[in-house]
Order: sequence, then structure tokens, then C-alpha cells
Amino acid sequence: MNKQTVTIYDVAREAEVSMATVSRVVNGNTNVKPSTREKVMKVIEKLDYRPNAVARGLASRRTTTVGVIIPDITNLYFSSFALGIDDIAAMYDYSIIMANADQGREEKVVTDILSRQVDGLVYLGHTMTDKIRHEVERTRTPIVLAGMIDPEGKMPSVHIDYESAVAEAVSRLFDQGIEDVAFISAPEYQVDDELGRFNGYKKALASHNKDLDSALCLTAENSRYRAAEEVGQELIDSKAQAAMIIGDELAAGVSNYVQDKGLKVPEDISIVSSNNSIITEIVRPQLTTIAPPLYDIGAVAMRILTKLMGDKSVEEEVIENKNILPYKIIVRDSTK
Amino acid sequence: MNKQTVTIYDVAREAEVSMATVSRVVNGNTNVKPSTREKVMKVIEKLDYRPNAVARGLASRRTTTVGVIIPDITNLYFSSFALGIDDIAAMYDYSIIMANADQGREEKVVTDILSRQVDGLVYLGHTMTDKIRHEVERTRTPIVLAGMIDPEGKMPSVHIDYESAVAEAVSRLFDQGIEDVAFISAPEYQVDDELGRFNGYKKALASHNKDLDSALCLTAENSRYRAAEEVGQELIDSKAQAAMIIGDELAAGVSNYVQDKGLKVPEDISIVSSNNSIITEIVRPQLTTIAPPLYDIGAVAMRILTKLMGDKSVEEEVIENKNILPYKIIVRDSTK
DNA sequence: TTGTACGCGTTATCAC
DNA sequence: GTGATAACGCGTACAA
Repeated sequence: MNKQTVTIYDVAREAEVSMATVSRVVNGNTNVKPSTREKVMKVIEKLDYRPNAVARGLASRRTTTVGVIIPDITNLYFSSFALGIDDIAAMYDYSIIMANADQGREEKVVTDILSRQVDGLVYLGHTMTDKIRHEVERTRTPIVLAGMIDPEGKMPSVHIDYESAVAEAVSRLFDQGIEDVAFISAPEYQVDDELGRFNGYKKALASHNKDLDSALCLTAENSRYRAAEEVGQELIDSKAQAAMIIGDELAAGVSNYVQDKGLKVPEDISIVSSNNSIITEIVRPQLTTIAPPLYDIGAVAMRILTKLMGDKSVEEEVIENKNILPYKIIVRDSTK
Repeated sequence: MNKQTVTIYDVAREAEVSMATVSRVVNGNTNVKPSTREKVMKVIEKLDYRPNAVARGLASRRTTTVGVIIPDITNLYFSSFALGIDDIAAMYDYSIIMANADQGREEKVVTDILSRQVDGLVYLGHTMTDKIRHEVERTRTPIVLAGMIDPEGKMPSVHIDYESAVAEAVSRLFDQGIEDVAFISAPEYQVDDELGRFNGYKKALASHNKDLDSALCLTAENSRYRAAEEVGQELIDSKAQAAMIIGDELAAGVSNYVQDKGLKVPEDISIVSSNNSIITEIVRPQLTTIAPPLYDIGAVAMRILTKLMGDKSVEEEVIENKNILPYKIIVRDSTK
């Protein structure tokens, strides 16, 4: 297991300087005479020396590593966030420890990642439990939520106003004369989150003087394509002539299902999706959808995190607690 | 920036034992009297002590962290690998440092990740440059390639026999009486990789006494959905009545494009895709496709890596250099 | 501009 | 079973 062999000390000896000087050279400290800097650089080259980031992390108490908690990498919704996070992180020379936090493993995952002394955390989960909150606060690790908002309003977050987005999309259906619009999603989206999707649905109902009809709130097992069958049938059996569906895979699945059953989209049933991933363009008819700037949400979250982690140059900057990015609604062929 | 405050030393003092004993307790060493173990545990609980993984990594020279190099997180092909890797890694309590290595940044990314003293590496790239090879060998870090094979045969790898898979899929088209089958892919798949897709195409041609026609080898800019337009038109303009397409997004794009242009799939053009991601089921007609066990490839790669990293329990086990997993071919409606 | 010496929090090697 | 004590490789006052 002898991996790294050449240390800063070896370089110092070979270059006939102290390790402090080598350290200065490596870290770009200006207080080094150009000639010695060059001498050290040559030895570094010759010995093929690479700084040990672990030792560096221990000594400096900064690991230049951020943790990313993600519920499902294979879900385009989340991986688009991740790409934005990764790009900005790379730009600032941070590495990313990424952990897939499926089905309630979030707490273990967070604890573990914190023990690795990450400088910051981007959290893409659905729920923020008290335990997680406590862990994060205990270690005083900066955290930014992406794609959700802290119910307690303490943690900074980046999100879009899904409430307005859904309200707008659903209202548009009502305004077309559609009487009954179903709301279809996995269980985790059928709650009263701040700026949440379900709230938007209820808001649209209210503004059109309609009551919430639980028969029109359809719950899919999860947000994946295959979960659409059961809920698709429920949609057909309902009186709805349109559906607001959370999750592109689910929406595509429902659209395909109802068409396989002989219905026409949008003539018989209009469908609106929520994330504008490439799936909404692949499926036919192409889906009208809310278009959140997923990549940007990730990128902005990471950018805020770098500030929180104290790139001292920006210490004076004001950091908003809730960063709400603009969304669009893209009308395609799945609605009239 | 004072994050972690309570150390192993604090626990030792409070429990009136030495830090060595605390370390033993934390690491489950059996050589400790049950009563003192209990005493220490209580203090750990009381002080809410968490081991510092960075210090541990420095002292033990093991970080229980593996690096994953991935060309594009938002590509379902790769993220499916990643999920398999992550699941097995979690099982063995390894954390994952994941780096998106787009457009030739692989070398920087690998160098950086190695400086973080990862215990192993899973490499999902397309190309293994000499520089990367050198970096990895210099640090003696175990590595496993997933979804590719080391051209030099030195590094262990997990893959499927895409050559046979493509050959089988294309031969099937020929056997149906189709005269001309196009091969469509991004540039990186139009090379002579071992067990490579392009080789499979040529193999099928050869076994049916056909010559390679460069007019039938169509190159898309990349593997994404939107890259399909141009190449889709080229397909229409060619004499091909079928296409073997590498990448599900690209295949879906081509399928949609030719249909938008008035052609019928499979009546006018048959289409075969390569990865069996959910996209092949979303698009209509559903795509006939090669079905590689993506998740399993990632999982097996990670499992092999754990052995290479020396879980001593398996030190005697023989490790294959090339691990070829079985594939399937799933026939759907995009072929006759 | 450069060097000395201590500290970061843990593991590991000895003794006892 | 337990406890000193020396690494691990580097950053960083503080001195010079």
C-alpha cells in the first residue's frame, strides 16, 4: 500500500531549501525569491512531486471538497442539477463527493460525508429531517439546498417558484374551458411544501372557484416511467380532461398509456409536465411543460456555496436566503 | 472555520483512558475489556464525538474513498453505471468522489482525484491516454475500467461484447432481407476498439459478404437527441433501409426525425439502438435494442475494485482481467 | 526572503 | 488490556 512516496520534505532536501519554502512555492505564495522558486519548481518537476491533499486538508482544515447529496443519479431532473454543480465546482477547484441517498438513507449519508470534512454541502433531497439539520449545524458546515426550500427558512436555497409555475400551467388549462384537471405525482410531491407544486395546483383551483377533489389527486408509486400504468388507468377512469403531472418520465408514461388505450392527446386528455428534460421532446406528442433552469439551479447553488465557504474576496457580499430563479412554460402539442 | 471540535483526545481524557484505547473502541478492536469499552462508548455518546476521516486517512493511508471518472452524468448510459458503482460502494462503506470529465479534461481530473489519495478508481471514459495511465501507475492506485477495455490489456475491465452484440443485431437485419444497413454514432464510437461497436458492424458486413461503404457510416456530432437531425437527413438521403444507432437518445432522435419527414419505422427504415435505457420504451415505435446490463457493469466493476483495494478476506481470489457480462437483444417495434 | 518548530486528529508500534 | 509515543504529509506562526 505504499502509494505516494515523494513528499514535500524530499523536495526540500533536494532543492536545498526548507519545506516551508517548498510549501510556499506550491501554494503560490509571493514571498519567494524568483530564483529559488524556479529552483524548487525544477526539483518538483524532476521528482514528480504531487501534494497530498489529505495531509493538506488536515493541516489547513480545508479539504476543497464539497459533498453533494442526490436522491437519484439516474433521474434526469437531479443529474441536471448535478452537472451545474460540478461545472462550477470544477471552476473553483473543488472536488465533489457525491452520494446517492435513496429511500431514507439521507441521514447516514450526510453523517458520513461530514466526517470526511467537506468544506460545504449541496443538498438535493426532498426532506430535511431534524437529525440532518442537527448534524450540519453541529459541524458548522455551510449548506445550500437546491430544488427545495428549507421549511424553517434557516438554510439558503435555490429553487424555482413551482407554486406559481404549476398554478400558471393549470390555470391555462382551466382558461381553455377544461373543467377538471388532475394532479399526478409521486407521494413526495403531494405535500404542502413552500413554493410547492401541490400548492400551485390548489392555488389554480381556488382562483377558478373550484374545490379540491381528492378523486383528481392521483398518486404514483414513484416518478419513473413504469409507475405510469396504474395511475394512467386511474386518470382514464376519472372525469378529468387534463392532467398536471410532476416528473417527465411519469408524464411521458401517462401520455403513452392513455394513447395506447385509444385516447387522444390533447383532444381527449391534455397533459402538462414539469421539468422540460429531453424526454418531453422525445415523446409524442411533445409535452407542454414547465421549464425550470435545472442546470442553473445547480450552478447557482454551488456558486453561493463557494461564497459561504469563504472565498474571502467576497466576504462582504450579501447572500440571499431564498434564491428563486425564473421559469418558463413551454407550450407544445400535448395541450390545446 | 472551527468545525470539528471534539477529538479522540477529549474522549480519552473524559473517559480516563488513553487515546489508543479510544481508537481501539472506535475501530472495533477486540483487545479491550468490555467494561472500559462501555465506559468509552458512553463518553463518545455524551461528547457526540465523530472520527475525523481526513486525519484517519493520513494516519492509516487509507481514505475509504474511490474516485469515479464519468464523461457525462446526464447521459443515462453513464449514470446507470454510476448507480451500480454507488450501491456497491455504499455496501462496503466507501465514499465516492465523482468527477465529470467532459471534453478532454480527463487528465486533469484524474490527477486531481489521485492527489486526494483515493483507494481506487473506476474509469468510465472512452479513451485511456498514456498520461492517465502513467499517473495511475505512478501512484499504484488500483483501477477498473467500466464500459471499455484497456487497449493494452493491462488494466482490469468490465464490459459487454459490443462487437458480438452489434454483429448479431445487424446480421438480424440482413437476414430479414435488408440490403443496406447504416451505422450511426458519435465519432468516439467509430473506431476499432476491442469488442467495439464498429467492429461488430464490420463483422456483420463480412459475414454477409458485403463491403464497408463509407457512405453508410454516418457520424453525429455527439450522442444527444438534438444531434440526430443532421444525421437523420443523411440517413434519408442514403440508400439504407435500416440503421444501427449507438446511443438511445441519438436513436430516438433519428427515429423521430425520419418519421417527421414522412417515412415509416420500420416499414421504410428499421432502427436498432444500443443501450436499452428507458428512452427506448418512451419513443414510438419502441426501439429494438441491444440491452447491456448497465447497472451490473458498474456494480461488478466496483466489486472487483474492492478486491483490488485489498479487503484481505479475498486476497486469494483470482481476478479476471477482462470481465465480459452477457447482453440481450430486445426486439420491439422499430424493426420488422 | 527563508527556516524552525509546532500542530492538525488519527493510526500503529512498541513496551508494560 | 492498556498506554506512551512516533509517524502520516503538510500549513503556518514566529523568528531570523
